[in-house]
Amino acid sequence: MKISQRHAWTLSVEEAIAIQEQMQAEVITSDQLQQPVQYVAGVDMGFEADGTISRAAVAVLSFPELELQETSLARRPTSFPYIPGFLSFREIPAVLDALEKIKITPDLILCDGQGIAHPRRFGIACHLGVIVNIPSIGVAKSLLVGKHEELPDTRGSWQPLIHKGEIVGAVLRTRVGVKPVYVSSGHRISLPTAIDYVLRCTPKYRLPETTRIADKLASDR
DNA sequence: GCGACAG
DNA sequence: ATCTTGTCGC
Repeated sequence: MKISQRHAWTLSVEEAIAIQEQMQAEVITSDQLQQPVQYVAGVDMGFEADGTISRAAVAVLSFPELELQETSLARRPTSFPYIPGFLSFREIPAVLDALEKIKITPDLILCDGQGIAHPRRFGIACHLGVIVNIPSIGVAKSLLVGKHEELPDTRGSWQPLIHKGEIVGAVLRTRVGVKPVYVSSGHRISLPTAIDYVLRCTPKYRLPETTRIADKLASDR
């Protein structure tokens, strides 16, 4: 798919904050998905050589069957350090390289990380979603910001994630007996709809099939 | 100033 | 994220 660069990726933290604040105005948290959703993509990262090389993997699955349709891999030098709150500046460049090679344009992208459950409401799922203009969801394995009540140990149960008085996402139990995941809107999707898609992409394990397959690709050497 | 802190 | 042995449970 064709991707148009929105800004440079070699920048200071101050410049990164400015970009986040500016682009966050473009984030849409209401449902604007292509119906029916036929293809769902998962994105994940891996690193080599002490983190100096970034590897991005994309897996496109059919929906709701969740059968693998296409994959893509990209490697490039890592150009930004890991700083909580600025993950997208470290990971998106390689992800865009991988997405450019894909033929099937996904209707929805599940990202490994937060959506609007972020200090400035602009996590990696928002950043990627806005750049490619495709609905996206943030599915993180741990908390960045916010707090929540305890969760029943039942698949599908969830609790709102609250940050500074706002509901920024949900803590969702995708499987009994394991830690929950943190779901938040990335772009062009509401929280209730995001929760629904995450559950439908998580038939067996804690993480979505999309990210599990992308993770396997990014790790396979 | 003191903690917290996606991957 | 990555480095790593054994161990628990289906």
